[in-house]
This record gives sequence, C-alpha cells and structure tokens, in this order.
Amino acid sequence: MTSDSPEQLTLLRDTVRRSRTKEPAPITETLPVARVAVDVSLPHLDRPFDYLVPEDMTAAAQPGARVKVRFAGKDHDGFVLERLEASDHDGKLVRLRKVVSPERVLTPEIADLCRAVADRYAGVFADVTRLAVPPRHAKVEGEPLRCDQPAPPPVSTSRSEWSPYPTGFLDAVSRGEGPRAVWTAVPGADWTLAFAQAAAVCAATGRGALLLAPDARDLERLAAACRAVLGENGFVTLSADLGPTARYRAFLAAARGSARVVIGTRAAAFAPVADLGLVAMWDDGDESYAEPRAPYPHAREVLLLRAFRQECAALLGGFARSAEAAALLESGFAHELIADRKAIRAAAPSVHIAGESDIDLARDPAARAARLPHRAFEIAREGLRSGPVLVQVPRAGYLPSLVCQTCRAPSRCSTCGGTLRRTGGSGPASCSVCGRPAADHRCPECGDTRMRAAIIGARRTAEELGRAFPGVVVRTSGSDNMLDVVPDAPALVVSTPGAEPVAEAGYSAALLLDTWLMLARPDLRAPEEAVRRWFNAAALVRAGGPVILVGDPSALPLQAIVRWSPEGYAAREIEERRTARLAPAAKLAELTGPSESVNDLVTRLRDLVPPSAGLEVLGPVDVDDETVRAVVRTPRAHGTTLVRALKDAQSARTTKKNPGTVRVQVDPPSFG
DNA sequence: ATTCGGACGGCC
DNA sequence: GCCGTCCGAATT
Repeated sequence: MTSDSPEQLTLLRDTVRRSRTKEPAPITETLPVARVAVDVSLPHLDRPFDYLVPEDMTAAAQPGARVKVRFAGKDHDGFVLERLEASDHDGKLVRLRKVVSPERVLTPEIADLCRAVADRYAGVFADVTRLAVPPRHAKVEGEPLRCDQPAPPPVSTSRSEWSPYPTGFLDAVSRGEGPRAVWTAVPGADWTLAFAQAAAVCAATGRGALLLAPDARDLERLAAACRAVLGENGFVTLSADLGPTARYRAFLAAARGSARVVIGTRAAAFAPVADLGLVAMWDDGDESYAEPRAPYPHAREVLLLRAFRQECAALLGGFARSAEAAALLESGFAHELIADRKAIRAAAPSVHIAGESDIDLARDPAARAARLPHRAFEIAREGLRSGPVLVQVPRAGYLPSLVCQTCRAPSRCSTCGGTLRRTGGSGPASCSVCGRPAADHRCPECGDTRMRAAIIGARRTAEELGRAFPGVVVRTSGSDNMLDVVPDAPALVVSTPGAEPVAEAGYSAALLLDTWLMLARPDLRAPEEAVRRWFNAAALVRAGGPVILVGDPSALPLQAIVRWSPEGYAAREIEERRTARLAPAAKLAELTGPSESVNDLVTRLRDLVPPSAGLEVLGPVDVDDETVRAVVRTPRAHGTTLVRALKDAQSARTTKKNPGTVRVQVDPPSFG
C-alpha cells in the first residue's frame, strides 16, 4: 500500500474539515449569480430563478449546463440560462446544489427558441425544454469526440435537383442570406437529393443546416442522399426512434458543433445546430409533425420561429401544399418556389377520375370485388407490361362501409345512391351522403336484405387483386410492414396512404381507390389531408404515366389532382378556412378538462381579452362523463392577444389553486 | 399545553 | 406542485 502524498492529504483534510464544520464552499467572485430555468411546469412559475454559484461549480455552471437546485423545498433539475454579476431578486439567494453535467445542452439560441415556442402555444418553458433536450446519458458524454469532417464536396450544378426552379432561393442561401420559400416540387422529383444539395450550399458558406423528414422511412432516404452529397461524416441523424443512447449521442454531436448538418424527424426541430443557416421540412402537412406532448407545438412552426429569430433560410417543400404554407405566401413571410407550368406538365402523370358507379359495371367479378372500375382494371393491366403499378387503398377502419352479405356489392342508399354505413357499432345503417336511415334495404344485385361491414384494407385488396390479375406479383406496404423501395419490374404494389414505396424508375401507373372514404373522415381537414396523400402517391408515377382516381368526378379535391394544381387547391382551401373562421385564417384554441375548470378558464379569458379582439367561445360540449371541450377563437390579427390571455388565465388558475387542469391546445392539428 | 389538520402563500 | 407556516379546534 502506498502512502498518500502531502498534497492529497491537505486536500483531504480541507474537505473533511469543511464537511465536519458544515462550512460551505465560498461563492465564486466572477459572475456569482446563475439564472436558472427550473424544471417546473406551473404557468405562474414560468420564469427564471437566480442562484449563487459556489467556487467549485463556476467552471461547469456555464449557460446551457444541467443543474440541480433547491426549489420550493425540493430538488429540481434545471438549466443555467446565463451568468450574472448580481440578481434583481430582493430576497436572499440560495446556492446551486450541483452541476449535473458541464455539457452545454440548452444553448442560448435554443433557450430563446423554447421561450418563443412556449409563448406561441400558451405553454410553459419547462415543457418545451423537455421536448428540446433529450434525457442525459452520462456514458455518452465520456466518449471521444468524432473527428471533424472534411469540407463537403462541391455541389455539381449540372446534376442539381434544383435545375427546374428559379435560382433565386439557393443563390441567396449561397450568399449567406435568409430567404424563405414554399417549394412545390415537380412530380417525380427526388426531394431527398434536393434537400441534401441545399444543405451543401448552406454548409459551403460555413453555416449549419437542419433538414426534417416526416417519418423514419423518409429520414432513411434523406440520410442516403446526404451520404451521397455530403459524405458519410458530413451530417448527423437525430430521431427519437434511435433509442435513448444513440439519440443523446447525435444530440451531443450537434450541441458540440461537430455536426454542421443535422437531419431528423419532428423532435429534431429543436436540434442545437451551431450557426444555423437553413431549416427545411418536407411535406409539412404530414400529421406526424404535430407534437403530441404539451404544449403541442408543430415542427413547422418551430422551424419558422427559428428562421425568423435567427434570420436563417427556411424551406417548406412538398408535392402538395398545406393551407399553412399557402398562408405564409399570402402574408409575404415566404415566397413561392415553383417550376414553370411547362416543366410541371412535362413531369406530371396523366390523371383521370373513374366514377364509383363504374365499379358495378366492371365485367370481371374479381375486379368488382377489388372495387376496381373497368377503366382502372384496364390501366393496371396495361401498366403491368412496363413496370410496377401502385394501388393506394385507404386504411382499414377509416369508416366502416357496408356491403351485401352474400354478393358483397356495396350497399347503396335507395334515395341518393350514396354508400351506406353504420354510425355507431351495431346501430342502424344510414346513408353517408344524405344521412337517411336505410330502413328497408334490399340488394339490387341479389335481393338480400342483410349487410355486413366491408373489409377495407390493403391486405384484403391485395388478395382480391391477386385474383383479378393471376400470375402477377402483389406486394403490400402498410404502417406495420413498410416497403421502402420496389424494383423496376411488373408488380402490383398495394399500399395504404403514406406507406407508398418509391419505385426505382417510377411507377408505370397508379390507382387511387375509394377516394370518398378519405374525404368522408369526420375531420374538417380530411379533404386537405386526402389531397396531400393523392399528390404524394401520384408524384411517384413516371412522367405521363396514367393515374386513376376512383371517386366522384365532380369533387374539387379530385379535380385538383387531375389539373395537378396543389397551389390552386391550397388557395381555395385557405379561402374556405377564412369563411369558416378556422386556422390558419383564425387563431383557435381547444380547451379540454372538467366542466368547472373549463368554465372557470373561459370566464377568466373573457375578462382578460379586450372586446376589440373579437373573442368567440364555442361550446363547451361534453367529451365524456368527466370532460368537456370548448373552442375559443379570435381573428388571426389578435392571435397573440388570445394566446397571452390563455397563458395568463392559466397562471391565475394555478396561483389561486383552482381545482382541475385544463389542457390548452393552440392551433390543434385536427378539428371537427 | 399539545397535537393535528386544513388553508394559504411563496417558491431565487 | 410541494413545502412551511399559521391558526383554530379537538384532545390529554
């Protein structure tokens, strides 16, 4: 056993003496105050608190560091926001209990962003930081830093995915400016390559880029494009389904500035990219961008807040256009980035509508069972000669429609011909179009009066198609078994919306079945959502290839696809939202909770919002036995007033300890 | 006199 | 939300 050195003994004696006599470590002399965001999600405590920094913590307790502090008699986590000479707090300050890690995980830019997001959604800072900063994994912090990447290879402009579009946006990015654009991609475009190239242009100016994809599969494709354009080490992927360890590792790589380009899904909207020059998002209408945890921020809004605050470039890309994106164009916040009509027409598929009534006329019984009109059947057969054919089928359980018990012909309303459905479980059947109850239904094909739920789903459709096209390979892709890519060979690819694999050389044709089912969902956004999914599916078809939409030829959402006019549809959609006074034309919030609590909040809100803001209260209506929901709204121009008042009303409730909690959801992603 | 509980105010 | 304190009422 070796004896301790004199220095160690002195240090040990000093520490022992201090702990025995409870003598505290002295407070540091330089910037002795730490302003801390304490992890409490109470609205009335949603502000920083000041603590004293002991000498031995001063090096580690830098802005962004995770700390433990005593708050209201309990230990809480928190983040150092800044270090100060002195506090403006009148009472006496307490010291930090410890610095959990010196890693600066909540950088000043992200702290500023979290505050802005909290304010935008009437939420609290602590809730947002929980979304922005992943849980710590101590082991990862000790790992050696990944070596710095070589400069990204220059982008070859000749093979640029951006060649069909005006050059203004990328030119501005390359000059280090912050242009903001809504990019409507030409059908068939490889957006992943376009995103990677835009990131490369940004990275070449020495700034960072953040690219978001809606789901893991698209993210993997984006990663492949980034590998090709930026190199293996030219970017880092950040996504919740990496698992906690890998996620924290990727997060740290960004926070430490060793990754200039970050790609990811929803949660990566908060990624601490150093010196941010570009934020980009593909298909902003995809519902997976909506965060399900309080305060329910949408990744699109998070990116736009970032772009605005850091004056960086922003790009919202898609084959379709969301109403929100259209609103950004209207307000002048962003400009349109779109190819000329000629280029679009040259790249677009040839889209036609086949009426549902044609299904009954289909000669082939197998085609009829698969709900294929004769024309769709012909198109598929023709398409199968030269490559894969995509068949999009709405997910099972969208709406249970009814078919004849024996012959499986769709059961139709005797008055208007609409499809029959059962509204609740085993309730009476009624028409989904005119609502009349189907009292004395009789099948026109076989005379049977009995009906049963149509099994609508990709698997069943695949079976029926297999029978209709004997000898043809049938593949299915759905949320549970997603195909990423299909080879350039004849096959029927049956997919639920959003799960469509890309085809190596494009699909030779596509059939979009049961379009009415997607339009009939009881959500005011159903048409916009359906249109987005049809554009996304149809964009996978080769230029000029046939696309058949099975549905009502007079329906405007279907006609938008035929004319390939995402911008026209979005403009019309936003006009409708304006007349209906819905988001984004109005500012709207949903208040959910116990009846008394919601009523209390609404009463307070009425007191806090000046009459000039034009507050409207709809409801409350019962959700279940315990819960009610009210909707409040103002014209968009008074949105900030409404949201601030919601936060103040919530604060007043928690200060006064009024019972019950009310969930406040600003701009709910679905409505109706 | 002592203990218990419920309401209330503050949280650095 | 949680803790500490204060006050009144019940308990010995």
